[in-house]
Amino acid sequence: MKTQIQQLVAEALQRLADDGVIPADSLPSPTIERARDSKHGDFATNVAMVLAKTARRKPRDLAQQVSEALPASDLVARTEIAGPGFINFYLAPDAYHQLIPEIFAKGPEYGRSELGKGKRVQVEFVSANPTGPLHVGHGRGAAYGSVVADLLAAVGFEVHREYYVNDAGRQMDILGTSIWLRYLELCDETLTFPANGYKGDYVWDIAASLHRDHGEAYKHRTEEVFAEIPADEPDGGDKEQHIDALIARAKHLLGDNRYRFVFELALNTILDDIRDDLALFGTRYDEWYSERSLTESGAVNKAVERLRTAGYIYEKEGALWFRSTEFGDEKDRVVERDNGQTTYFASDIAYHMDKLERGFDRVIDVWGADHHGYVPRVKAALQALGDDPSKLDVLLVQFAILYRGGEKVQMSTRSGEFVTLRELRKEVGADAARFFYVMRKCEQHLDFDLDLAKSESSDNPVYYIQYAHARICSVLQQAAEKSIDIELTEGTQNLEQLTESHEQALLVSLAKYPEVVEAAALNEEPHQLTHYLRELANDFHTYYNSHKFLIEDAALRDARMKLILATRQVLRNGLNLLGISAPEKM
RNA sequence: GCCCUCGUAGCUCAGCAGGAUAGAGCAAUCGCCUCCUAAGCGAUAGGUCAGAGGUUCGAAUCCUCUCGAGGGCGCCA
Repeated sequence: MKTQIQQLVAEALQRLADDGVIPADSLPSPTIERARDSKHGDFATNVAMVLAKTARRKPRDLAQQVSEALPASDLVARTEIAGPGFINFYLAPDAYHQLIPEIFAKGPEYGRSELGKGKRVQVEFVSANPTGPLHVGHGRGAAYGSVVADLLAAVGFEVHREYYVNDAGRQMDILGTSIWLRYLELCDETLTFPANGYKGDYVWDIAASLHRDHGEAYKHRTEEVFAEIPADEPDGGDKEQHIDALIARAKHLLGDNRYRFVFELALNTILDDIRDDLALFGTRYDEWYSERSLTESGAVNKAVERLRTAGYIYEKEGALWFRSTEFGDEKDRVVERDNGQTTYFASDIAYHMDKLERGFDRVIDVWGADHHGYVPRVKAALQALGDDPSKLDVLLVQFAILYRGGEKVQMSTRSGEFVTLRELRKEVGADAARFFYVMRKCEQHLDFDLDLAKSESSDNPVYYIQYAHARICSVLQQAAEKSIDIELTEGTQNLEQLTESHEQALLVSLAKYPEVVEAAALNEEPHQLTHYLRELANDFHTYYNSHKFLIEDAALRDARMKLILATRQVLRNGLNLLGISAPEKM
């Protein structure tokens, strides 16, 4: 609808330009907006005000000329000049009636478009280190990332969903070593667990399965393990040195094969848990991309070499540095440490280089807000490699703070006491969790009220929307029980019966849906859709309360049934995009 | 210190590639079930859009500064 109006105005402007009324060289593509107030019609444009200056005319006079130059259309009933020079469009009733058969014809496709023209977009999200279960902070990234991906797919992009698995590096070694030490404790060894080790229950669980399946095959005596290891932090030492020495000792005592086995057991167990968790959360991926594969294929070294060839690598204090300050970063960054190991950053350069080499037109990273300092250096690397950094968009998701009974829920990874996504899902359900996660802009701090998410009342927006859907289903159910004929008539037949203001409001809301999907997708703002669905549900509930649908008058009943069935379709489509169920009964 | 995000009704937030009288939901007060699910609907009340300048026909929206809140700044990942 909106694009049709836009087309009309563009044609009018072209005519005026041909007549020399306005300069032809700077024709703007007219902006059309939904009128906020129904007194101002359905749509409005401000082109007259925008052009007034260059055309050297009064806005209202220009508006008059534009509206006279508008081509005839059966979409528009009339136009009006208002305020400082707005042109308001009043749509013909039939324009809205056409919508109903359109929604029925398109069904689940209503609201989808070809805007993206099949351009390839990669969305990488969550990508949490597989060192433990996902917690509620990752949940927001999961919900947000998957909805953004689905929205982009809905408007015609070809979307590739990816999880970057940090299956290499020191954190994973710390995890493997933590599990081994717990295993030793299960073998009745007495030891002091390192301050920097992973302390969660899941570490015990993995250690227990190792102990159960392999007995004491991995056992070494405590004295042997801790001999000449530098002191841990509580004993006045350095916890980093302590844990690094323990990792080296584990590798030495276990040997390559046995160490590798413990490491893989840890990685696979946790990764399986994460996969399972995300699947149950309604989040799916096209690819799980291994960081280790980058190192093993030589891609990391290749990336560093390319940077070196381009002249952006130098050596200082035994390490290799990338001159990221050349591209606006605040300091240069190490890509290879003095011990010869490449840094995580080096992997990430290789990873992003690989993303662009795979031919994506656009790459979107959904990261936690704590990574924001990281954005300039990745962009700097892409630029240094001769890639286009504007192809990369990093969307930073702020943390979610949980509240229960008005109190902040404390989370602490260090002590191993955190609220996992799994627990959250069990407590409030996947539907409510997903909805709450995306109902705020991603850069907005999110207060997640657990009590509200669980409450079965109108306070809870999830249930409010789902209830609208269930109510419509219930009307159908009632009709069947009372043997009322609800075979819908063809096309726009009887729709002229819809004269009530509530019906008009509902029609307008249904017409807005494709515009909302488009805006939500292009701005990466799923919350626009949640707000819209709440309004749509509100329009329906209001209508439901003031009018009956299963009435004697067959023509009016037919029209109303068409309207609410179209509403049900749009509710379904919207909920589906959010990954939320549309229950038939509540 | 530098950087990022935020500041809109008592609370949680929409609105921000400038547009017409700043909107919802909670909470408060008052109403609506012999009637398709009251997990619903209606009404009343609630505002110096943190503050001060600037840009312009027009600013909650863009720019600058001030104040306030939160977060980030490792040869960690």
